[in-house]
Amino acid sequence: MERLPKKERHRRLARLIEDNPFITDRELTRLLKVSIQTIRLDRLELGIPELRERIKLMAERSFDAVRSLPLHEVIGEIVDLQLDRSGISIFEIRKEHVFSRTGIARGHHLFAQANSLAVAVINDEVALTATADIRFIRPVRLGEKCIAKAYVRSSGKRKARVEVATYVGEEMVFQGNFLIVRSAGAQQDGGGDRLADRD
Amino acid sequence: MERLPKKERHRRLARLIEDNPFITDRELTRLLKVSIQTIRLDRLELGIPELRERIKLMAERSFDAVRSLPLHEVIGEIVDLQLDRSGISIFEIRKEHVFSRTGIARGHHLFAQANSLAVAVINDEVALTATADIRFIRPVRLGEKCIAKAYVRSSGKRKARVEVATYVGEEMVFQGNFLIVRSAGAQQDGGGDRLADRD
DNA sequence: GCCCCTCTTAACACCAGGTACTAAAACCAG
DNA sequence: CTGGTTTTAGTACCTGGTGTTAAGAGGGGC
Repeated sequence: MERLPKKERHRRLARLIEDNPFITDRELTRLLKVSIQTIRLDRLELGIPELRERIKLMAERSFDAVRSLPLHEVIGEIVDLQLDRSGISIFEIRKEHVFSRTGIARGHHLFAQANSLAVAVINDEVALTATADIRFIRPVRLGEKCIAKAYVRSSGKRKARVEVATYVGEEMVFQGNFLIVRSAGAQQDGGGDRLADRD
Repeated sequence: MERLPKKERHRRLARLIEDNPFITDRELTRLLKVSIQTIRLDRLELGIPELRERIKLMAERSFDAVRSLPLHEVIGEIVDLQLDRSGISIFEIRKEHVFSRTGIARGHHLFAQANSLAVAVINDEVALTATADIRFIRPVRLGEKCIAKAYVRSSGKRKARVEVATYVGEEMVFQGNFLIVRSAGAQQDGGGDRLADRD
């Protein structure tokens, strides 16, 4: 068995761990034909954490993902609601809502809060978002409290235009115009709705 | 410190571990005021594996589910990506994405898929959504597979216009135009971004 | 009272999969 | 041959457990 140059071994090591993060150093010695100390020095040089740390990192990532996914029913806490007129909801940005790298909230959470509120403010059993026009005005960071205010600007029989502005303190961070449709049959917000702009 | 009945302690133990699987037996002793041996007997009775096994299980589950998407902070599975040109992602509507009453997907999930893809397709370390113009064309139902296709329509130094259309089969269900901004300093999609329409 | 029983705590040996450190051997180049 | 890197070996120690044995604590039954 000939020895590999160190660089090549590093490449292989990184590759092996990448596509099987559950491999132990001892198993790696068999595959790379070097001592366990060499494997460990290599990991050290490459900045690859030990098995348990690797596993833990994966688990934590998936835990966060599962936590943040639910995006269920109404996003944000509705603190005031005058049907067909206006509404206010509060949503606090937690760690499951931000990009871990930058601490900045992911856009769809702000959208979700605004969308949920726009739908809630319409006084109908079944209300669906048809179109939305949104602007992310400035990034929102971990820990900030987003206060979304919705006003119904025009309200027809089937369509309603709702304007939502989201603030952190005095500062507007998000703004959107939603076209909401009432009782278009059997659907409700979300997936969109029957009308969009063809009805 | 009064002792809890065993059954109650078991309930609490299970609960504690469920909503923080990363807790050690030693930490549990502090919370439940019993010895570490008792904690371990309890876990044995309840069939709750040790910390490392719990973590490993989570990691394995997520590894299977996630291994195809290296882009972890993306909603939907990216199956094709040509940076600065186009991208495709697939997202299956599960029960956690729909209104339980109607089985229709909530809008922000479709938005999240499209937004994630629009950001991913931009070849820049930090890309942020500035504005979006979206239409929900028809409701999407439980079990449907949404295929989002993104095309970069124009790509300047700082801004790029990305068009995303989402299909179920042949049918278009969602369409959006995103204005994405590159490297606006230290931020990233999500919360919106510096520019919106004032930069 | 005493015996029995469950529950709880203690103590000790052992394990995997490492880290951290020291030291010796192997290899290679100038 | 000598100096530097690279590799291997060995030891002590760590965490978060398992597995086992044993001893108390706190009843209830009769």
